Amino acid sequence: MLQVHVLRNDPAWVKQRLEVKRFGQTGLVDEIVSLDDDRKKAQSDCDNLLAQVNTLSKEIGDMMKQGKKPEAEELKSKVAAYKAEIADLAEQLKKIEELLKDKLVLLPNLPSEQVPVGKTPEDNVNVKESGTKPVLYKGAVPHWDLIKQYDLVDFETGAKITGSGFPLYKGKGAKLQRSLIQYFLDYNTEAGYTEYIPPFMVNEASAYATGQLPDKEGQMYHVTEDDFYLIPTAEVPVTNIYRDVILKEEEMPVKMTAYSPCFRREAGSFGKDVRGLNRVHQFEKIEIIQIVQPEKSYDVLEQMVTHVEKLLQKLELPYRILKLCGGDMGFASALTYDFEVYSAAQERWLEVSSVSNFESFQTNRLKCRYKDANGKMQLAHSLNGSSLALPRIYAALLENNQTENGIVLPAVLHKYFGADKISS
RNA sequence: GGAGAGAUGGCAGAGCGGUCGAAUGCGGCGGUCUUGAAAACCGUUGAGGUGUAAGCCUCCGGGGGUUCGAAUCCCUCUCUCUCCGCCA
Repeated sequence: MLQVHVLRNDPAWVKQRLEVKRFGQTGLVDEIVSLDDDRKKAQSDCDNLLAQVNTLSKEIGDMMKQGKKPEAEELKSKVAAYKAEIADLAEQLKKIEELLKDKLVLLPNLPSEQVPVGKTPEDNVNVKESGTKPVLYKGAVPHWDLIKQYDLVDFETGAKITGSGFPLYKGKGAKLQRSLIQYFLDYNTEAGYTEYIPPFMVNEASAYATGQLPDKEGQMYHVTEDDFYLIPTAEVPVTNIYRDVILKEEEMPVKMTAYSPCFRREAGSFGKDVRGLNRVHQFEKIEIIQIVQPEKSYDVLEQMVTHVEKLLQKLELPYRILKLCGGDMGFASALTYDFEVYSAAQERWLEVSSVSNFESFQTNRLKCRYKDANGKMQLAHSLNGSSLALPRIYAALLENNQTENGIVLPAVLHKYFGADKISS
């Protein structure tokens, strides 16, 4: 959520930024500023009346002590009149505040100045492309066929147990998955990230604080009986560790990593996009999150990008890094880099990580602050990224490394998997 | 699931319905002393809103109520702890 004072300071600039993000309702900016004016007015009227009531109450107290009952009674009726007025104003104020918040929540984060202008994924800027696309042997097939051939994932039984999009990993397929999780976590913790295993369901306050609510209500599975949401990413529970927390500067940067399953309803889409592991309702992901001082957040973003990039290099996968254009960025992000790996049999790029700087958009809702060197309270900046999402990595590893005699795994996985390849 | 206790400032922990934004201790910051440090002593130290400022207002788990006046009384919700039961 944006801070109102940002809109007040320079509404024209805010509107211009919102347009970069392809946000249509720039009129909201003026609405919000004007509502905030109303809020201030109502607030100060209310405060003034309260101040009078407070003084009178004290006087009444004094009078009672001195035994001046009649005078006290007179003041009491005066107070009663004020209180009626206050009740009125307070109700108005409450309505204004609610309306203000309802509107404010609709505004996406403002894109940083670096964000390329554009509206579709085609407008994203290819920052870097690296690694060589493998030349596959003649009989090479997409991962969904390899999965069958080596008996790694059983989609049909997963569908029987739950529904489509809930894969059942099996045997070596399950072990490969576990190896990847283990490796990613080790890689992240070695870089100084503290490992967490968070709750996989969150309450409404948490979902709201990281911006899943109200924006993406329909994307999450909702356990209505207890009013919990299944997490769509570990970002939600882990970032919420710092909800309502005041950090000391020496505690920063906060660096956290967590493995979790991710549950997404993902309405729509079909066909090649959802074939095999390309898009599923439950998948596994390892997330990295940092909470840092505002002036450092863009350097940290670059660090995180490099961190993920090295991981892809270790996995020996061809990848590219995209700087997302305004129209393709997420609601809460100020700048996002997407990572895609090339999956050779499908001959397409698959998104495997998204690294974003949210600046103070999340921390404003989280109320995650710190005291700066001057002792001033400030919102911290939050960032996160996947390191990494598993299914598509899994798919690309299978496809790119297939040979007539099995799937050859990258060296870093050998000790985790207990073998250097998957054979039938 | 049953019974009881509790929720107060960064932490610990007081708080007859008005003098409480809140004692005290620890911690933090500043100072005295010291070659330096420790100890000791003195001072200072919550957040938010509004305002140029002085000030004013709000906040003692959340919500509601009683009262001229609530951290303090009542109702309710949530959470935590202890005991019992059940259980991976």
